[in-house]
Amino acid sequence: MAGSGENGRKNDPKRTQEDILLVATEEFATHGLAGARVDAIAEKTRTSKRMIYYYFGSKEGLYLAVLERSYRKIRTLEADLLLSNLSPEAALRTLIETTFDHDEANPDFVRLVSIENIHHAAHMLRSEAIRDLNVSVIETIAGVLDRGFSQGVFRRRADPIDIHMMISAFCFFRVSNRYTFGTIFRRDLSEAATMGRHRGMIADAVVSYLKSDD
Amino acid sequence: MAGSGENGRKNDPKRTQEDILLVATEEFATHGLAGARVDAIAEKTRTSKRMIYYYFGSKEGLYLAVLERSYRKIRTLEADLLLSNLSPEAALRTLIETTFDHDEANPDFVRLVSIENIHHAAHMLRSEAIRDLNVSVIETIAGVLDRGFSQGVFRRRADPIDIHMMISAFCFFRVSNRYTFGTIFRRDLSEAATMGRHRGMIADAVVSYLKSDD
DNA sequence: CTTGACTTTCGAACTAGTTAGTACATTTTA
DNA sequence: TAAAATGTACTAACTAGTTCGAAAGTCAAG
Repeated sequence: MAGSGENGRKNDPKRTQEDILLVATEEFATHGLAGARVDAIAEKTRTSKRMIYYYFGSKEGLYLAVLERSYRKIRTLEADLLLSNLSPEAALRTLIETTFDHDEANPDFVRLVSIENIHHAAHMLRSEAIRDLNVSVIETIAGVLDRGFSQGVFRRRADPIDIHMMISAFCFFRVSNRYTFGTIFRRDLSEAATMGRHRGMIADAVVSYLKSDD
Repeated sequence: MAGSGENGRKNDPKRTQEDILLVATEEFATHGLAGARVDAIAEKTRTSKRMIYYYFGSKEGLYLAVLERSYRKIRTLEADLLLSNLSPEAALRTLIETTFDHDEANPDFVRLVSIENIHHAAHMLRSEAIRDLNVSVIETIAGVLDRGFSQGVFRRRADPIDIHMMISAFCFFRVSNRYTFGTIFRRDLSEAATMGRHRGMIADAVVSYLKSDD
């Protein structure tokens, strides 16, 4: 019958695995770990369930691979932002906007993290790859804060991890809680105007917090 | 009707339902909608699975009842805070601290909301009870902002829903992302010292944001 | 180019355990 | 008596993971 034409099969293990991971990412992000169906993932793949178990061993193994891949992707994108030649305030704003844009562009990642939290980060704990991560962000923030403080732009001595949390919280929440928040307040958080306002808002808030002292 | 203190006979529908809801809340919060097991809930109850279906019809029905109950509980606790005789700044700080304490004290609620977001708030949409909620908070915030602005304490004209989101984001994130954040940064967000610092931090951030204008 | 060991892929039926939901009988209450 | 509440045992469907048996691609050495 149909479409796939000849059975011109090529062995491309990398592509097969990537294909599975891509489909699985969406499935897990949409349905959660328990809610996702291996059969459903297999069907949407260009390969079969057999292959999923061939490469990933189990549903949990697949989930963990999905999680690791998502984090690895960030680490790559979280490029060295060349903040050192910017003023402390400009550097901070750039950093914040980058976080904002990242979360906005990667709702699947945000949801995977939410799911992982529901499971008490149990899988993340087992993955060494993920644990030693994000440390670089903290060092970057620490540097910017120090610079700002010694220049007298920032009057408040703040903990870099706290600042990172404040930024993450805002950016993450907008995406993770988009649906309940949108339902209750009848406001579409993914709308361009709202998004732009929020993007500036979190930056203004953090900056004014660091500049103030009371 | 009446007294709960009676020599309760075996039939006590209210208590049975409440018992089921209590157990189910924890189970759903811990395992998610798909991950929760009706049999597991039944076992932890002083009644049986039969009763779950008798009162709630289905697993989803039970989940929805749990969700509604959680929201109703907040509305009750979210008492009129008597903010009108406080200065705008003090009123805002009180409001923020109340939100902070609420989320901190109700991790199950926070997780249910997270779960509901994973499901695109589909159940919440079907529940009229939940939708027309939280409007009062916005009105409260709007009042405080207006007062502060006209008194010249707040120099920035901000949208009350945006401000509510900023507060919610911070308070919610600390609880919802406690595990992944804690794992990555090796920091226990439920520790007393950290908690106290964050409690003041979000208040300072919002206040300084409203006082600034650049 | 050929050979042969090894890896990758296909597929589809099968199973063993689980799980949401039910039938039916029984007890309690009004 | 009727209606509401409860207990026990069941089932029909689902689902993660397997089994068996291939066939086709890859790669290095001869």
